[in-house]
Amino acid sequence: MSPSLKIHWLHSSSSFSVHHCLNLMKMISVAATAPNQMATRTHFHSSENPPINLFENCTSMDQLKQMHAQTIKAGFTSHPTVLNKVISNCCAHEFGDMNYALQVFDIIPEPSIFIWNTMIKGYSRIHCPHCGISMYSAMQRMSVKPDCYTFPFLLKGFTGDIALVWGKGFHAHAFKYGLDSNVYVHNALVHMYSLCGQIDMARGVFDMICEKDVATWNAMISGYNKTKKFDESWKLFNDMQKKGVFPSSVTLVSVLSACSKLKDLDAGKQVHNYVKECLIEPNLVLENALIDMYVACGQMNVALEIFEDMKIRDVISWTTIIKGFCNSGKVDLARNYFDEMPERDYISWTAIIDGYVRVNRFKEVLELFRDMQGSNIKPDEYTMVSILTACAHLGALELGEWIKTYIDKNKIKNDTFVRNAVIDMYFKCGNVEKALTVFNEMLQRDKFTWTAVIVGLAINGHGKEALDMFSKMLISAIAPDKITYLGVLCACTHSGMVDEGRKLFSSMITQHGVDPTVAHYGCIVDLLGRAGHLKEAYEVIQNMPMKPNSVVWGTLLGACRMHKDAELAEVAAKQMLDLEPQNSAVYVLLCNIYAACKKWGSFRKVRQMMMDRGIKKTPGCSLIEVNGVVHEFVAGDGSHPQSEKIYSKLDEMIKELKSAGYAPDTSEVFLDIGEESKERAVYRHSEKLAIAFGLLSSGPGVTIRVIKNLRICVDCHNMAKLVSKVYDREVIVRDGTRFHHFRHGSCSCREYW
DNA sequence: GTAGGGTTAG
Repeated sequence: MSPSLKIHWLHSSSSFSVHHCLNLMKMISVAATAPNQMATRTHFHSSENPPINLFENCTSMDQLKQMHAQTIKAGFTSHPTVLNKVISNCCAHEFGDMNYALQVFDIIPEPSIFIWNTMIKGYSRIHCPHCGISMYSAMQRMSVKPDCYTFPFLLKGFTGDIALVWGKGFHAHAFKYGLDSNVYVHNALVHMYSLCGQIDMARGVFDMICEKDVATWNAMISGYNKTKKFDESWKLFNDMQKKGVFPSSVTLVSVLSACSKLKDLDAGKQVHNYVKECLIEPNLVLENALIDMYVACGQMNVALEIFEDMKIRDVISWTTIIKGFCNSGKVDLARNYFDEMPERDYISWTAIIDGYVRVNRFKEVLELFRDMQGSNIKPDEYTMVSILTACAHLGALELGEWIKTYIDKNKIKNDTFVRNAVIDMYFKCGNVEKALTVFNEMLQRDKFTWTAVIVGLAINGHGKEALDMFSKMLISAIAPDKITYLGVLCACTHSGMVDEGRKLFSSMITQHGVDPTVAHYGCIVDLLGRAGHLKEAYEVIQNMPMKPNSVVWGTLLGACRMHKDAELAEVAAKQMLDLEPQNSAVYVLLCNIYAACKKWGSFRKVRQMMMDRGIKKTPGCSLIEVNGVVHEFVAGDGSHPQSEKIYSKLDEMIKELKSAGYAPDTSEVFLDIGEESKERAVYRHSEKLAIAFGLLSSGPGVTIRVIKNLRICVDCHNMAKLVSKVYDREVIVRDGTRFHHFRHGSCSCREYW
């Protein structure tokens, strides 16, 4: 071994040094007292050869111990063949017990290389690489030379971390013992280097191998897949064919996986054709890989054809089809397959749950999660991210916190993705403090962590803190992206920081090389518009490098409503209707503006236009979570089981609030009806129903959290302020764009929304 | 008497 490659071996973790008599006695007594159904049928004499054939059909540790006991009784206590059989049974089988293997191993004075290899293989099988390494180290101390079986067995049990620390050392050892010309050892080294991401080292070994077999190529291709170098996988597949090496079905599966990740349909089809032309018998895994490739390339029909023709399908086949439908937004079709499949694992459940998340059907997400728990399938961290996302959208804080506890209790991997989702959930439920606690406890933060915090602070009205976070993010040398900048600009908008916003917008391109999208221009229009710089906002739209979309015009329209500029509003509305003639929000905003400016003639014209075009206003909808259940209200809703009680609570509330100075504000009522009817209409707004229900069903002092789909109206905003004062309750309303934290009669948005 | 390679999910 070269002197620069010294290996510092671990201390042996167990009892290699001593052959414990005690241990032996114990073991023998354990073996001898094991349930003994075989005793009457078999009887051995020490003069005969040991009955090693018996061990062939062993199916459990109990059986193995019985047989072991029989051999001891028959006087073969330290017969090498018997001990080998006992150990290899422990090491090779699913039921095998490595502790028992070690006990037996310990009584062998000079184990053969075969036994050492078997023990190492056993530790790799139970994913205990440190024990394998300890074995190897003990072997070294006893001056036993590894052979060409040792390294493949040992390296197979490695994880990426272990490979990174120990890999080069073992490579050096393989070299030292002259095993580096063995193809199995080579393949194991290629595998080991790609495992820890050292793909160049893997390639170095690969290139040095003279006698490559198909497994060598497979290991290298799979290494490129693991390190996400899918182009290289494809290249290597072509090289392989040029060299005349015949790919195995394993090669094709790996290459198909690369095509799938690259979304390269042409390449995928080539592989498919290869399968057909070379008459490769398509096995289950290969067919699954084909389905996955076609799904990834958006060829659902082809994928389905293969799926339908399959003789045997497994849970992966079904899940891949489900994922395919989910990706194309056809979640109901996906659900049909999900309901139909013979058995579901946690990945299938997560796939369908994620499908519902993607189409924003969050209540169904929670229902499915309950079903999943009902069927005793344990969720993993991926599932948790989907559920937390649903909680975030629904404002389901109680359930979100329950999930957080569930993750800890069930030892679900609490990785950065999960923590990011928890942070997002807390912010979107309006709990800024807890979101920041999770953030502060995180040791590893990625771009998404910082972005979640910046956006979260911004929508909760902490604009300055959001910008402070942004500075800290830059100090931590994490590069902001487009989404981060949306959060940053949003922070400026919601806190009225016009100058900062302008500066940050220009630094975006000059300092961080992020090209603004139409959404960023929308933010700037929002920033200027809300602050009353309507003309400047309009100029930005006229000069932006891309075609303004309906959102940008809508933003300007909203600013016009806020500052009562009917003239510019008409310009914006016209543009918006050209782009989206069916968008009800335009008509509603325009009506609001005309009403605010008391232009009743124009108001009626727009109303008529809506009727003629059959446009209906998006109904306002509010959610509130009580005891882990999300309750949904629309304006004038009478469908809630406690509807009667809720309305009488609302009446009582309005009476009490009126005596505290509440005066209904109907200026935003869209309907062309009398004042009294308008008042009745605002009293029945969904957020008022939700707040009344919240007061009704929670104890004093409990925070009321409401999620509203549209922007909160000025009357509900007034009322919520008074509720927070009169009932001494914190009320948090998340509307379409931001949070309103109502405390002691005032709102965090400072009337700026 | 012992060996190597693969598919599904943010």
